[in-house]
Amino acid sequence: MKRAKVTSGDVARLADVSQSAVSRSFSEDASVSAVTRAKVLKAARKLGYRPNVIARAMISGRSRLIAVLVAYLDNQFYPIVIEQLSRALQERGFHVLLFITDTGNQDVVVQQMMGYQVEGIVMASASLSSTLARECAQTGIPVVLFNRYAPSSPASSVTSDNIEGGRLVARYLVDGGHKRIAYIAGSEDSSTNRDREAGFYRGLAESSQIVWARAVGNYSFEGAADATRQLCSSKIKPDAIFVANDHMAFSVMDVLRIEMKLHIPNDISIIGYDDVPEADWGGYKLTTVRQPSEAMIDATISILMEQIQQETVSRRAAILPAELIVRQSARLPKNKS
Amino acid sequence: MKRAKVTSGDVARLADVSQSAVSRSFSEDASVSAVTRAKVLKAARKLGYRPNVIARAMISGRSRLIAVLVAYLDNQFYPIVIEQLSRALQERGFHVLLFITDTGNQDVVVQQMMGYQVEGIVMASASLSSTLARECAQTGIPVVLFNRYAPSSPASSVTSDNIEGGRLVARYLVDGGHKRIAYIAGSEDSSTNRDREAGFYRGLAESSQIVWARAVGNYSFEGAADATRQLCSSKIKPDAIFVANDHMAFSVMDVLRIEMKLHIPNDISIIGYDDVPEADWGGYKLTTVRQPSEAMIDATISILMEQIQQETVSRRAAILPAELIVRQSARLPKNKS
DNA sequence: CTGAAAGCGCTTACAG
DNA sequence: CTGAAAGCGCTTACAG
Repeated sequence: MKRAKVTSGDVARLADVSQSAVSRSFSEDASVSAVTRAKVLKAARKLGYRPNVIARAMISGRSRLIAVLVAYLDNQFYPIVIEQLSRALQERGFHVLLFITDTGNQDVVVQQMMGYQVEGIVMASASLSSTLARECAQTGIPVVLFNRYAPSSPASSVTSDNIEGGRLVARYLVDGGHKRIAYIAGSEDSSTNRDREAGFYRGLAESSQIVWARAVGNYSFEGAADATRQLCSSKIKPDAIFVANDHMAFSVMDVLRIEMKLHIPNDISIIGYDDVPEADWGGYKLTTVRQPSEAMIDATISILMEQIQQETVSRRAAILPAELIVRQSARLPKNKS
Repeated sequence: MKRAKVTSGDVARLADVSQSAVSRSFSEDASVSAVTRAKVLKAARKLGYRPNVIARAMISGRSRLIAVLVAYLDNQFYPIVIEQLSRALQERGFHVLLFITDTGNQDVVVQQMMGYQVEGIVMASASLSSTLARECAQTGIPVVLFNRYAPSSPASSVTSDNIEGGRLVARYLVDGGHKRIAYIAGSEDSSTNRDREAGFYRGLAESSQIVWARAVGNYSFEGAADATRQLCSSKIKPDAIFVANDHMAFSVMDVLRIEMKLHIPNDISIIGYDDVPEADWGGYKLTTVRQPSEAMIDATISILMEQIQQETVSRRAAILPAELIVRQSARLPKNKS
């Protein structure tokens, strides 16, 4: 079948009113009489008319589009964020324009976003280059870096308290009597990794311990497996590993249990970060630090909405409290046993 | 900072050419001299100009937007589909407008999509009402139902061969010597469930067996747990369960192992459907039927692209082959042991 | 190759 | 409350 668009002009003709009247009838707070509106709505229904949002966007300069950029969705944390974010945005009359991209060509992607006249940008992966961030700011488009930040950038950010989260883990592990505590890092250039690691080391230092070993998993499943093999290659192995996120922690647990025939937590304790749904699954029961995704979404929405309304952009940084969720992958603190 | 839009007029002034020339310089196959284009591009860069896609969409009638609708993202199958679909679409110059909605208000959502002048719709959840599907067809917007279908609808569909998949499972379980084979259904009104179940029963019948017990999990984690408890409430339990998707199968395995202290696959075999990444995780090693997500995406893209290009919509139904992936949650067929 | 002009489908002052 | 008209930022015949 061929395309057959019906416009406000068609409706106006059928309802015998002006095109302006049709437009007004579809706007909440426009001055139209009930009679006119009824006539218009009836005609519109008959013709299957629906205002063209694209045209509205052009004239009003409000696309009601929010761009969301993610690098990959295999870490369940992100799908959940996208779902919650979309719902929240939809409730407010906005819609999500989704971009998937590995770090690298994000400059191109941000250009595309701006081409679509998006009213806001959420970067849930890969920090924005500062040049780009500045350009967005100049154009008046609020940008929020989700689960990451860049101090020198004009972009806002929303994170959990990764430093405190890392510290919590260190204390819990020390309290559990662990002596050879290792760390498996995520991507070393990510702010989440930097902060979790820094907080972790600080927590260890507070009990006069230092990290016993360290390997890099780059936030990938395979990277984490390799890191685990590396940490456990010699006779004497760590008795606890803090893994920079849950996604890697599952891989670590698999290698430990299947390849090394180790028992968790008796032989070795594992703690992750994020608290994705799988962390609560029976196959893992992972002790982890919960990122308050709902609070993070709320903060994101409020930064976006505020700056869109005010038509000004400024840098804001929201840091939400993280919480240790105790399950069964790490030995309990001594005083509890 | 305040918004400061730069338009093709601004660029034209700086480059000392007409506004048309600017427009042409940004179009692949327009007739502009190299000199003019160079002047324009230089001026554009200087001003930070980027063509307004919204305006282009309006004039050309091509928004380059594809709406994707999903109900929820907790079943990993969907995030992966969204990721692959987005990448494929981006490569072709299209972008994804994401809608999350539970069944119910999808009519409103589809209206919104059409308001955005999307060029195609992918429904990866909840079948479209036939009224709505017809309306889309009339407007010339191709709709593809992803991982579901509706025979009476003008919408296209892309699925795996769920009937054959179900049959495969039945044969494997029968060959494994199971005698009390149960089924945990997904949503009973979904085409995937209907087909998997029908194929499963057919497969059993081919070996003169019938399903020993059946419960409904509604494709949810909790629903599956309840269904499992129900199936295993009496002394004599099933010796195999085919679970309508992986997401539920993980929950089933958890209940079986933790609550019932059963050993998988020695005491009971479990087979799922989808082959999401978690199925290969050490904590589950789930034997399952793989849905060929890439082939399904390819089919979706080609249906969409073809119909967008031809500006006609017709109903197409792609059914891709499913494959049994043998891991460790089900006893191997007898002849192998 | 180039520019002037029409027009995509709306919203929104501006008069009445 | 209502209609005529301007204009959002582009693309695209139409002449030259």
